[in-house]
Amino acid sequence: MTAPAKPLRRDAVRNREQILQAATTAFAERGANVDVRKIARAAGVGMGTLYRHFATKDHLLGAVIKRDIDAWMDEALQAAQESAPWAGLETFLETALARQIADRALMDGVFRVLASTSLLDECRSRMSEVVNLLLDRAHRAGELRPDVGEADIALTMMSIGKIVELTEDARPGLWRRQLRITLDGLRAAGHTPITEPPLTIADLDAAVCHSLPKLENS
Amino acid sequence: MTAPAKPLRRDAVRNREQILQAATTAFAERGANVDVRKIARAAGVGMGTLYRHFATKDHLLGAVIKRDIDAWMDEALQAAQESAPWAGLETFLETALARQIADRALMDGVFRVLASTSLLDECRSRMSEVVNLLLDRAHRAGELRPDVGEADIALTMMSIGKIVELTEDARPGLWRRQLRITLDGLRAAGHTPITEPPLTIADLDAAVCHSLPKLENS
DNA sequence: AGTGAACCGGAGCACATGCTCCGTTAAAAA
DNA sequence: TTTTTAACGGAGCATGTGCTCCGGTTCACT
Repeated sequence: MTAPAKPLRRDAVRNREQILQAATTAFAERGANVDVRKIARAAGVGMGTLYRHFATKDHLLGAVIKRDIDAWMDEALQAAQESAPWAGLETFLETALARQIADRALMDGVFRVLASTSLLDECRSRMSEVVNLLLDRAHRAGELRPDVGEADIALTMMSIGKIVELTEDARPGLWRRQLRITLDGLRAAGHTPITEPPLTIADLDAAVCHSLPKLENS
Repeated sequence: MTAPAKPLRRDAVRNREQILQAATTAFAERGANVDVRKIARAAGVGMGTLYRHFATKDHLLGAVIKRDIDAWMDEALQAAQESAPWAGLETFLETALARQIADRALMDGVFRVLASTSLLDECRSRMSEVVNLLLDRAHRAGELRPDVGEADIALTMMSIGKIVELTEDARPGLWRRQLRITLDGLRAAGHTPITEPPLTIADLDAAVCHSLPKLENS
């Protein structure tokens, strides 16, 4: 889009990359609540430099998260195509949550991606694509209850993500218990119908957006 | 315990109650993150007064939460005895989460109760009592999968509580979809065994305690 | 090399928020 | 009524944190 803006000076390019690098590490280790100063220091850069490259902490987070999600989706799409319908869904959720452990800011970031239609649309549609592929196959195989959609998968990731956040440090892997239970709940066999109306991803965006700070352009 | 300490002055008694009242309202409406100043102002009291009665914001939260949980447990125990095994469990979870809507600080408070062995032991054991009663009955009726325990119910409340937090303002009741799915996952019929080791409530205390600020005496 | 624009760094601002200090007030005992 | 002292209130401290400002520096073009 904004390709022919202007070539950056060499030091600017280098610094931008160092900031991104440091931010990636910092967000992964400490979550989205790291002090911006820590990131700047780790990048060997001043606050001014950081804020010239990224208008806002959230913009920086967005940039980092975008990379992460891209990598995640590449991996997920490939895994999805290589596995059976139900196993694919299981693996997807498991991978998503395992990633949350390695990168404490990921789920926060994903929430913001979902909450923001203005940024990272591309990521969002890739995620939708992968999730819907998995859902379609599981539905067609008759293994997934018919009354769940994309938004329910997102909600599942969010809710179990909370358990990861709370217990992972002291009881690694505890979240897997909850995941097993939830996966059984997602099975078609013996499910009881959901009476509450379903939700599109766009609706979920709007809903989550309501309670989360918004993220804007790069 | 500390009953015959010393009779409080009349204005002190009145102020203490006013603080508790204001705090209850404030925590319910805004969650545990309200500014202490707001509470003091709403109580018509100075900061000094507030902090003489409650050594810490968390002590105040603890006092408020204790009342809430007591009332909740009274209600839950009665409801449990009046309903069928499975319905009782369903109702319990539904009530717990509905309460979280009316009182935004409740789940935060519950987490801290769980995380703190030093305060509110009484509440904790009452909760355990009620939850175990529900689980026992549902297990005996063969409706609840045998590999879940008290701690899994706590985790369920925590995880779906996250959805309440995120979506309730914009999409009231959306959390019920996730609850339905999870409840189906808790059913004995057609469950797949959980391979991850189970957890006692004490273990969960320790785990959650790890990631949450601790709460101390009265 | 010389010059100007682009870029850098970090002190400092603005704001939020938990908590304390201490001069003042008023309840209750004498 | 006087005196004692528990209780009061709110300005202010300490800390954390997102972000800005501006004097100095460095790159890149001539």
